[in-house]
Order: sequence, then C-alpha cells, then structure tokens
Amino acid sequence: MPDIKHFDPDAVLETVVRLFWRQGVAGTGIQDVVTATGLNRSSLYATFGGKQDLYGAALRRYIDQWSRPAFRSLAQDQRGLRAVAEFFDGLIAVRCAGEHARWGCLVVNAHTGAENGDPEVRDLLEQHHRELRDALHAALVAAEAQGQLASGTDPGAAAEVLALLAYGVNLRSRAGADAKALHATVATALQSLASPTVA
Amino acid sequence: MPDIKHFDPDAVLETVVRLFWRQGVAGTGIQDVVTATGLNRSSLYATFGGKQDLYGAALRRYIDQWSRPAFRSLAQDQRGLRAVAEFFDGLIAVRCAGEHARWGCLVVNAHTGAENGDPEVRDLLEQHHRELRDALHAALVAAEAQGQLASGTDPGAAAEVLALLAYGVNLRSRAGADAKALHATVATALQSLASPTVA
DNA sequence: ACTAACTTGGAATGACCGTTTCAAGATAGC
DNA sequence: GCTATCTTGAAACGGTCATTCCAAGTTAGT
Repeated sequence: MPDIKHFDPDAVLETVVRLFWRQGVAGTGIQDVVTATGLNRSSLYATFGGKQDLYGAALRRYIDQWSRPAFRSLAQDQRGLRAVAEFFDGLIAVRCAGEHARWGCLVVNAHTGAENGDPEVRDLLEQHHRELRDALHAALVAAEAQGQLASGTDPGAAAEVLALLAYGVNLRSRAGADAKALHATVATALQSLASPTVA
Repeated sequence: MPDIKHFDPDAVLETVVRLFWRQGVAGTGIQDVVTATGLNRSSLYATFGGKQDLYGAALRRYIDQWSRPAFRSLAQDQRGLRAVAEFFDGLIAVRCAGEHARWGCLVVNAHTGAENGDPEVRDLLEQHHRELRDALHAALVAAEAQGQLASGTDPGAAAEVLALLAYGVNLRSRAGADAKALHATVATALQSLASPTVA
C-alpha cells in the first residue's frame, strides 16, 4: 500500500556519522546533512526524527562500526601485551593518517559537547567506556596468565589506566599530535606494566 | 579627554571563562555573555573584538589562572612522585567536586570543537601540552634523583604518559566519572612507574 | 483504474546567530 | 563651558538555525 523509501537509511547514516565526526555536532547543520546525503528535509525528519535523535543514531552506529569491532578483536586476542600494543597501533593509525586523520574519536568528542546532557548520549558514553575497559582487561588477564605483567600489577586497574590513555591519544590526535610521539608514549606505558624479564 | 570604561575587563573575562568552560563555545551565544556580564554589546565588541577573539582571550586567561599555577607548583615540588600524586589529587578535586564539577578542562574541551581550527587556539593547545609535560618531567626528574623510579624508567617518556592520563581524567570527569575511581586509576599509573622498593 | 498509505520536493516558519550602526551620554583637558 | 574622544544603550542587520507544513508524486493492494 504505502510508498517505499527511495534511499538507504543505513547509507545515509554512514554519511551523517562522517559529518558529525569531522565537524562536530554544533558545527554540522541540518542543511549540511541535506546537502551531503542528497535527500530531503522531509525524508530526514520522517526517518530519523530531529537533530538530537539523528546524532544519537550516528553515535550508536559509530560505536557499532568502529569501537566495538576493535574491542572485540582486542578481547579475543590471547597474546597479552602484544594484543594491547596492536590495539593502540591501529588506533593511532586511524587517528593520525588516512581519511580520518585529525578527526579524533566521535565518542571522545561527545564528552565535551553540550550534547552530553542527553541521557541517551550519556548512556552511550558510559557503555563505551565499560566496553573499552573490559576489552583491555581481558587482554591484560591473558598477559598476566603468560607472566607478561610485572608482579603486583592488577589487570583491572591497569585496564582503566590504559583506557584513559586511549582517550588521551584520541583527544590529542584531533589537535594534530604526532603519530611517532604517540607510539612512543604508548610503548612507555606498556613497558611500565610489563614484567622486567620482557624486553 | 576620553570617557573611561565603566566596567572591569578582567572581571568580565572571568565571567566569560566560566560560560565557555561550562557550556562550551558553540553553546554560548553573545547574548549569554551580555546577560551574564551585564555589559552592552558595543562595549563587548569594542573591548574584546568578536567571539573568536573573546574565546582566545578566555582560553589564555584560563591557562594563566588555572593551568599554569598548578604546573608551576608541580614543577617546583621536589618530593618526586608525591608531588605528582598531589597534582592529580588537586586535578580530580576540581573536576569532580565543588562549583566546577563536571565542567572538565577548558583546554581539553577546546581540542574537540571547531574552534581548534583557529591558529591562535592551536598554538595555545600546543603550548599548554608542552608546559604540562615539562612540569611532569621536572617532578619525575626529582623522583628519579631520589631513587623513586623503577630502573629503566625514562622521566621524559613517563611525563608524556602522565600528560595523556591527565587529559583522560579531564575528559571523563566531564561525563561524570567517579572521583574515587579516578584516584585509584592515577594511583595505579604512578605505582607502575615507582621503584619496587617504594610502597 | 481506484484508493489508502506513505514519501518527497520545496517553501515557509519563527527563533537565534554574530555583528554593525548610530545617536546619546560621560569624561578630561583647555 | 566647550570640545575632542571615548563609552554606552538600543535597535537593526542579514544570515543561518532546527523544524513544520502541504501539495504533488509514488507505490501496493483491491
């Protein structure tokens, strides 16, 4: 009976993610979305609701597409500190080079904006933090089991430290931090967790 | 010959800092500034220029008033790791309790906004980072001289790690991170730098 | 072909944005 | 008191903001 959408909502959301990611929420107008996606205001509002809803959907999609896959592969990687190191390598690579260089992390960026007043956004930030911490925790437990951690190092506490470090990396990358320097900093942090027997 | 200002520019800037700090640049309109300061648009523009200049001045004032004093006392404190610990204690206290709770750090917040495109802002971020790192470095050199650091710990590299950690603390505090958890995380990070002989 | 249900294009909404303008008011030297 | 020089108040500027509305178009079932 009804007409059918003349566009792919998922592809549109993909474009919207990139807009919010690069320019921020406040810096992105509905007009920008209309122009970038090519679809009409009516379709936009009918499909996603207002700007706040659109941002919520974009944030959720970003986490699904970018954060969660990285967390999953980190948590499942049994190599211990090597897994953590590669997680940060990938992070720095995305943040400092290629198409998304200097865009930072959409979730980190969301911490500072006025949009973090929205309960939905607040929940997503909390959830994201928990998942990041848990993934690091899993990798550090694997490291501990292999004797890679310095004695007395608590994997849970260390995971929280590394999570905050990751936020720092994301934040500074948006200001144009040097990839080499970030790599060195991460290496230092990991070394401080490693058992003395590990080079 | 001329008339004299009927207000104190410094007191006005103080109010402006608080507005930008709490609500962000994009979330603060000139109307908000006019209302909060009580002075007129004409006086505002004649004294500070446009919004971007006003933000630059506010950011500079924030660094002068909040960042630099903390950096200075950290750099001059000769107690080593104890000095670093107290620096973070003070940081978390400001971020999580009292009037400025959940405001985050104006400098950290500036990383994510569109305003970091401004060269002046970019320079301030870089300068702030350098000063934070140098202050931490000085404290860690003092720690090293007293044998507080684990052997093989480079004060310069460790300073960079702690600087990113501080950014993480500031960022997460804006999302309402728990002060106790932040304290525990910082303690963990400092322990990983400490020589095994230190409790 | 007809119709119910939905989408789409495009204009229009009122509110707010940062900024400018200008007449009126205030001050300090003459 | 006069004048040059600045400050102040208040209105107005064009532009952009998110959002709404409605007529026209499109589809699927009858």
